[in-house]
Amino acid sequence: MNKEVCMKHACVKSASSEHVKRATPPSFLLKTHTLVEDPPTNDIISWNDQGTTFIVWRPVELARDLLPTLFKHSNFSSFVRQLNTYGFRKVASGRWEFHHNMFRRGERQLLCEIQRRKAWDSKLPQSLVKTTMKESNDHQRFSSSMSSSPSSYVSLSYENKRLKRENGDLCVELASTKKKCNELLNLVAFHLNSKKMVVEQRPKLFGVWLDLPQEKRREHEEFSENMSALSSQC
Amino acid sequence: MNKEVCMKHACVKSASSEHVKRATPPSFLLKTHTLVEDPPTNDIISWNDQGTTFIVWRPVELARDLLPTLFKHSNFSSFVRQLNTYGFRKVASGRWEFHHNMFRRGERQLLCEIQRRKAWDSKLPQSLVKTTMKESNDHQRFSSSMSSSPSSYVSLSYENKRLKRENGDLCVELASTKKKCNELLNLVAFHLNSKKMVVEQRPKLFGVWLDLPQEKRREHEEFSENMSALSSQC
DNA sequence: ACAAATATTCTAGAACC
DNA sequence: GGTTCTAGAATATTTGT
Repeated sequence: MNKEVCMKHACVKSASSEHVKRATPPSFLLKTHTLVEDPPTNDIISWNDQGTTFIVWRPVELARDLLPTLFKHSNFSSFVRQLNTYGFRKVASGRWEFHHNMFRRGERQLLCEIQRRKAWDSKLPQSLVKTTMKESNDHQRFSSSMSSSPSSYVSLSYENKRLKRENGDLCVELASTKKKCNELLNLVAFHLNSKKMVVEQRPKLFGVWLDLPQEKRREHEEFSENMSALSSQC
Repeated sequence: MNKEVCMKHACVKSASSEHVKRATPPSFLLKTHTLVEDPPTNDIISWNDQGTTFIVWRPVELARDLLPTLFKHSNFSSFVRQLNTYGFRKVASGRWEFHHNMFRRGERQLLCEIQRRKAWDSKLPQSLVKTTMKESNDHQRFSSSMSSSPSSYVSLSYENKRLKRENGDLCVELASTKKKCNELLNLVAFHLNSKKMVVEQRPKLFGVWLDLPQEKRREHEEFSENMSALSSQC
């Protein structure tokens, strides 16, 4: 019996990492399955005709009246996030109908086959600690807020207030700097264009610009190249 | 010749597609700002007291009654997705209150500063600095030694960390923007100087510049004035 | 108690329109 | 640029030993 289940599962999840069959399904799946099966709430959430998907007919009522009784929230979006975490997919369009191969009417035992996603990082619980936080020095030196590490709730609170203020100030200054940068760019683009006109309209004699020596023209070209580089970043 | 033409286009295109103030903000921002300002719907969505954030008091009613009149849907989650796309952040918890530095009561013109975020724009909000398990444990050890409101200390600590990260990112971007601004300025100053030399050395005959008509000289003077105004701020 | 697993929240990616 | 569906990431809570 157990062997059969494991075999079947191995076939289905051939490309993924192996998994161990759970003794009891996650409570989210149990609660949701019970909810869908429950006849009194079929006007809010129910199976489709074949019992292969379930449909949320009234998301507002589900969120307001049912979710809080099962979970610690009343947000439809949190419910959907959980469904996606367990691999459910919304089917078709226009209504909140979800499907999972192992989520079917009357087949409660199948829930054990459903795996929560993103559990793949449970392999090395402590080896991550060693090196990953070494280079926070770079951005530290930019901020005046890094001078001391607060050791109490009160100082943390004060620092938070200050950080928020600094943050707002930085946003404003950044916006203003970007604005000036762009004004500069526009101004220069216009100016460059007008100079180009002057240069091109200047009379040429014997293949030489009358009043613009070679070095000036080279300057102009370098300027154009620099402008091009800068404008692509600003 | 072709080079200069391309150059001009590069400038103009860059200017219009990046940080230059748009003529009209995206309709989403205009509609949302109008919606928040509208007094009759203040029981559903309104400014906070200071006019620095807005609060959705009744998400269900907003989705059902208001969203369809402005957009082509009636999903609260789609509305939230748009807010995030434009850089709004949910503030605090427990209610749908959103903030953006450039989204304020009565300041409709500020909307032009708001940039829609795209895939390649993942630098500012994202940070390389990862929370490590060690740091987490430090916080927990700290909080468990606190006699009063340990969870508050922990969340304050998390927020503190996030603020510092954002602060550092902002500083980096600000420094980079200022640097570009200065490079632009230097480039332009040099260019301006060389042009001035050319202009002043040009022969004058009967009180008239030989090859620089009056309008060009006026342009040049206006340009210089604009430049000096900008350089004093940058 | 501790670390892992799960749950909840908020934000972003990506496909499609 | 907008809408939809799914996933990432941070935080909070529960569970297993």
